[in-house]
Amino acid sequence: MTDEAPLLGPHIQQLRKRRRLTLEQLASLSGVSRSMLSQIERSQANPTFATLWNLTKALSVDISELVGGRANTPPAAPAIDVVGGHFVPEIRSEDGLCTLRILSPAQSVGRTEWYEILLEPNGALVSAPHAAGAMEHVTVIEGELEVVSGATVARAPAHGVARYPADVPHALRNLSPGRTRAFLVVAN
Amino acid sequence: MTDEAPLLGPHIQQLRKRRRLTLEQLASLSGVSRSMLSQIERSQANPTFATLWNLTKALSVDISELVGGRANTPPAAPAIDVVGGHFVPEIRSEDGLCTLRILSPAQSVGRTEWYEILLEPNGALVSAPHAAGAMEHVTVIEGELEVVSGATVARAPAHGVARYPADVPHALRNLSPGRTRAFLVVAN
DNA sequence: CCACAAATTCCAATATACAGGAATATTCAG
DNA sequence: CTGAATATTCCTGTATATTGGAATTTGTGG
Repeated sequence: MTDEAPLLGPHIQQLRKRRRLTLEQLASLSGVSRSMLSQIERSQANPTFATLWNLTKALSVDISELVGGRANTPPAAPAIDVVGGHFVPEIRSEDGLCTLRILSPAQSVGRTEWYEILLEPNGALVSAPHAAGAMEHVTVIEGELEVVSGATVARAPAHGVARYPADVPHALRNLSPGRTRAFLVVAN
Repeated sequence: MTDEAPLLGPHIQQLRKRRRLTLEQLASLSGVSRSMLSQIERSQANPTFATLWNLTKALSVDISELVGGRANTPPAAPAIDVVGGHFVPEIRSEDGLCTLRILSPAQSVGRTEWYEILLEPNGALVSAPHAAGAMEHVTVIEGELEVVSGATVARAPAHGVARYPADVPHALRNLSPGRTRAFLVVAN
């Protein structure tokens, strides 16, 4: 088996710098020496699994993500793409009590997506299970929500955040006498 | 960081036997010695990443599956995690004109993260470049924003969405005479 | 049961992972 | 610009990952 293992070093260094950590700080967090970290980042050493594991914990990254080595997706033109409020795509429920404004770009479909949800009194957003492992994170901008995930029910207050598995039947219901507005992130 | 790395040995042996391979055969397929394989399976050695990589290739298994990150039954508790508004972590600028509320969970650090931004009049959020390819998506809940990305400047109106590269110096400034409130998604 | 082949583990030598101190490079403030 | 502080790399010694041959264990057929 002559398949070359992917280079971890550059990615580890990127993660470290993004978190504004020095080698010393990461060494302290991970229990791996500064020297070793430096060698790993420059691909001058081949870390053992235990060392790698400690690094993933300290950097809060999955080992598969580390191995996957984010491809440097070249960004498009350095432009700012602005969409006015009335051009943001909306989905409205048949009873008109629930409006979904799609905030994430088209290319986000199937990955992390985000929406603004507007629920009139008695309005609800009821969803079938998403893919295995999917999680939803809802932030209440105004009003109050009842959150249903599988057989579990909870209340999310104004300005609060709720996180729940979305790979089971789930729903958001307006508990407020007025309109409830929330920000929903769907992470797959 | 004293978190024990998961035991790989028993799982590797299970995979080998399931494929009806002897240590000799797997050694031949993977380029790892019989002795080493034996030691790894009995958790008597801590393999380097390169060795582990060769093993995953020979056994046709993802490293994450081997680690057992997701292969096992997911956490059974389909709990809804609710955080009240006053428990959401906040970062405030020194001048007090900008507040960042961290909405995404801790494990999202380094991946897609999301925040609520509160800018008082004349308040601004100024950021150094993130990793290559990083994009930001801001949705204006109320007020109005000036968006700066590199040398490009644009206005994001109320209820509008702006998307821009965040791998260059970038900033958000409040253009409203009152408070501006927005959601920011940082996608890496 | 025994004999033999196959499979696994033990053993010792070599290469390298790894740590911590020292040297060097980089950054920052005046 | 300079000097000091900080961050990273170099260096060396120790521990262990790794190999291939030898010894031991296991499995199978007669």
